[in-house]
Amino acid sequence: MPKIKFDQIYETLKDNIINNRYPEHMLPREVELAEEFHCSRNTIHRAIAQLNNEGYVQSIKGRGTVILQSLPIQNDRFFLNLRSYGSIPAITQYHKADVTTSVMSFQEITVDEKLSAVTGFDPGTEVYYIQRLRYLDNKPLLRDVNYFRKDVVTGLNVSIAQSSIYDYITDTLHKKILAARRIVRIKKAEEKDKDYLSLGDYDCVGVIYNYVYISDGTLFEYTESHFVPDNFGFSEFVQY
Amino acid sequence: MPKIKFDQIYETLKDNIINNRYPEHMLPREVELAEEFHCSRNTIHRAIAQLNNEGYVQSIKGRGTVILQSLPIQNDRFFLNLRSYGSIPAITQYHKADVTTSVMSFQEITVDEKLSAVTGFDPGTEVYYIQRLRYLDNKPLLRDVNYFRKDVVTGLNVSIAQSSIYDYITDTLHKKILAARRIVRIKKAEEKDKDYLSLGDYDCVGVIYNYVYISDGTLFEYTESHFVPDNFGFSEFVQY
DNA sequence: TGGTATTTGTCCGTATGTATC
DNA sequence: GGATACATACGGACAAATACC
Repeated sequence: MPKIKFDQIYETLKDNIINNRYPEHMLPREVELAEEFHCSRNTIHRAIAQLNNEGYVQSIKGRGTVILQSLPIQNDRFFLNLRSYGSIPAITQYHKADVTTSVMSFQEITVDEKLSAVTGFDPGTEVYYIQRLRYLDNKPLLRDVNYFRKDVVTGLNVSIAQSSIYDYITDTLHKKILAARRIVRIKKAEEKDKDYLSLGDYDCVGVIYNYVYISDGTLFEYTESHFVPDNFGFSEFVQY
Repeated sequence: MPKIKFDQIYETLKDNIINNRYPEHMLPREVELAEEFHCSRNTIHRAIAQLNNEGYVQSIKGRGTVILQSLPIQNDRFFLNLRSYGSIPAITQYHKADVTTSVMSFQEITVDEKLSAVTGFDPGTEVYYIQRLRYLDNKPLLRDVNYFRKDVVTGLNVSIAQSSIYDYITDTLHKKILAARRIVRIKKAEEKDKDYLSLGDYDCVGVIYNYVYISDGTLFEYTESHFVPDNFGFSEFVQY
């Protein structure tokens, strides 16, 4: 697995930062690093840009690159970065836990004006409308409401919905997912949330709205994932 | 205000995309754009990388750069991108609304072990501990709990806390804010949330945890901003 | 206050690698 | 396999912000 050069350098620098190998809380100059890693300054610059994006350092013109103090870690829940969390299975894999799925409803419907305004699909589009419950170690974690374009995710059925729709799309249909936009909001729990999620004494749920693009740039999935407030947090890094 | 080249190109391309001037839903090739804008392919590549980051397009090796279908807009609340929202005043300015602040409590305390685990300040650090209520057009919007290092934000007082602490830091103390990390969670409303925010029949609040860095890379502020669920949403873009 | 060295930011031109069709 | 188009990398140049004398 020959990694890309700037990515190797990025990893090395990150490791050095985490293990406190720069006691001055500054990275060496870019020209110095370029010599050390036997590459151009340009490449070093890209690696450091990555460290900037992820909040490890902050570069300042004329001064150098400052290493940022690390934060207290909060491990009592899933801390997602919306930009990089990938899929639910990926999360659970990371946390060494098992996820199971039960399909509560599976229908084929046509998008009307009202649904169009919510999902972004044009009115008249044929979609699969699926409701599922995702369990983590046998405890309810998410209530998913999915809408998939029928002309993209052709041949979807309950059995596939029970295992992994994404595996079906990529491995069987050989289609590629391009990108997604996610929005998080807090909402009053619906009846179904109360019925199926273990809300305890919460009367709210978190909702992740997921808009997903297939390789030609068309929207093919709209999903709402309702979750118990306790289970998730969302983190981001900002530069001034 | 002479903008930098790749940023100008980025803006132009974004405008073209939004106004649907590429009917094939593809950007022109990078070499073509380089000719059109009289610059190197390198610069075009950077501008397009920016469009990728913000979710307007997705570049695919060997194929080109796909324009992504736009999403339905949701305008009933503040839709924040955690990475770019800046400060509360900045939000309100954008929404053409007035923000006022009332200081509920102003103390000087020393960080103990327990508070250290929450804030990231070392035990023994002297901090200002401030509770404030932020109103938008005279309706309660946020309940802020701030901790500022005394040795960084020297000479803070109630009067400053009532106007703008950030103006004080930058304009009076001439210090620069480097970066911040933000985490969003949902929590059960505390008594003070119920007392001061207009929660209606919600029993939950959203909380933004804010860790802020000053120019030498040290953490100098920890803030919790409690908000009414209705008021906010958080959006992010993801690439595969 | 002003000038100079330092350091990152931006950009160019070119070359090579690699995925797609 | 060949053509196309984006991805990565190099080395050099100048701009702009900062620090220091």
